[in-house]
Amino acid sequence: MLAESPARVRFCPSPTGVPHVGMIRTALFNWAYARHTGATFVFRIEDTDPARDSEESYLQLLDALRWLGLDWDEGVEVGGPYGPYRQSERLDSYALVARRLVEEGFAYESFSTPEEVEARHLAAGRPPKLGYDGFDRDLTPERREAYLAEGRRPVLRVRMPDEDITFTDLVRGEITFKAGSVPDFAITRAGGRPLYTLTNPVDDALMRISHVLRGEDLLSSTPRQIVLHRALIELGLSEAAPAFGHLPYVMGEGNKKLSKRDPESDLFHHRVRGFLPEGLVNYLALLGWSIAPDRDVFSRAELVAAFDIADVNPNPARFDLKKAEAINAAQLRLLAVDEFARRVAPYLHEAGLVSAADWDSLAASERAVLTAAAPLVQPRMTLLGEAIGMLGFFFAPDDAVAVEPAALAKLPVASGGWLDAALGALRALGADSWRADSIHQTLNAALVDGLGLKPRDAFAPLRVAVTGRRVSPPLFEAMEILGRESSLARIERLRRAPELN
RNA sequence: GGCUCCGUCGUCUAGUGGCCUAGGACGCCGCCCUCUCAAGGCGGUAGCGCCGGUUCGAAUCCGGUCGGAGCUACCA
Repeated sequence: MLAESPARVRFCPSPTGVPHVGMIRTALFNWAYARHTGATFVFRIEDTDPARDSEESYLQLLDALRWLGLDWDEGVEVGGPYGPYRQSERLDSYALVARRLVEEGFAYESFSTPEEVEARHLAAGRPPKLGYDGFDRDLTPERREAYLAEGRRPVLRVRMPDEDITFTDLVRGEITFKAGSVPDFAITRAGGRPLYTLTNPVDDALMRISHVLRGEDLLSSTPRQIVLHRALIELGLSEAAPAFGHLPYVMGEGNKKLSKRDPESDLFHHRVRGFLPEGLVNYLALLGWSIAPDRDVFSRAELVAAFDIADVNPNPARFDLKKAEAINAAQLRLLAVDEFARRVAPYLHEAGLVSAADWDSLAASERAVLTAAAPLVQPRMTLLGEAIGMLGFFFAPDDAVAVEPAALAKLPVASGGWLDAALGALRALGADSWRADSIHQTLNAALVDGLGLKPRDAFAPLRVAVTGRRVSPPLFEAMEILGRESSLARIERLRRAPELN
């Protein structure tokens, strides 16, 4: 009986383009699996295509995982016993493995061009798109010399056995690929540069990866990798092939995979709008998995405690922004109010409303306003970015509060008189009585009781005056936070507006 | 075309033969609360793709069918 070796999983993206939510969901499930089972989480970078890989993209990957709190035990930046963890730094290993594979007959040189393969299919009366036909499997030394003399440079191909290949997928159960349905596949380019088909399984073997959890798009490459793993075991380079589990697609609009062109696929797009890492992690976890029959808001810790790869649902899941936002809103409300205030600061700073993004660098007065206003807006926000519109009026000078034209236009003609009445009553209220409850009472007495107005009518012009908007945090509390002088100045300002005269 | 995967409300899902006249959530609609908007409370809307079979009994098992998706590169 083999000794039980520790489980190891990995996340191994190629650094091409901005982090995609589907890719991040894969990272999340690997991480959750590792944290739940105690497995080691390895972060490897598959940068074997210089034409597409970029350092910027690599940095974004690090940023994305760190932002979401998906920490890794081994890999880029942190190192580990199986490094280096960037494939561009492991080229020697692949060359060595490729040579051994050829020496032992698991792989062979192939000189055929795609055009020649297709021509042979046609000549034999087969459909042209069958893939490589195995023509070079048993080349004579003379033929090989002749090709080389022509200047042709071979790719290396793995010899696929003529037998069914079966494995038990961790999320889908037993899957069998029929014998003959997978052609001999290339593992290097002409000239020897290794391809993903070689580097991915070789590194999984060399890094002792025990469980490969990846997207469904790689399901059909599994039989090739299993064959390669068997060869690596024969070569003494690997102890066992990993178990595979294929996670469902993340779909976009219509019935297609969420594409890179779709703005919703861009992880950072969501961050800019004000998604919480907690919200995104929570929502992404729901794409193909559920924590309980009657729950869908949960913490990272609860995810880790409950996650089981066997519970993952194999159907493709659609990325639903509305639902994602609802989950984010719920997570937003779960934040302690002071934490919420801290999270909001960078967004206000980005919009030029406050002096710093970092809470401790904020002016004391800014912190005071935010502290007071946070509980007012926390339950009425979905995304942190909404704080800009929700709180902006607190930080604008009294004579520069942006008034929504639509809000102004909606006010009844009689609003001017109501403002006069409000002003009269409010001026009588001393600064030491300037509290939300007394402001409310005073205004009620003057407008609702005094003028017989309906509350919603009475307070609309005041809301526009003070906040500039039709929708705002609660009016009286806002006036208290803003203070007597600012509140009165803003009401007087709106009173002078041409629209009300 | 070939190979492979998938098929429960519009969407994400629960459901592993009786607890299902199918549960939750998002969305949508209505009501309540209310200074606006939210939040919150209450209620409503809507689904097992289809056809056979197994069984006393099927969303659950089997076969077929239809539909959708992915792969079929010297990209990853």
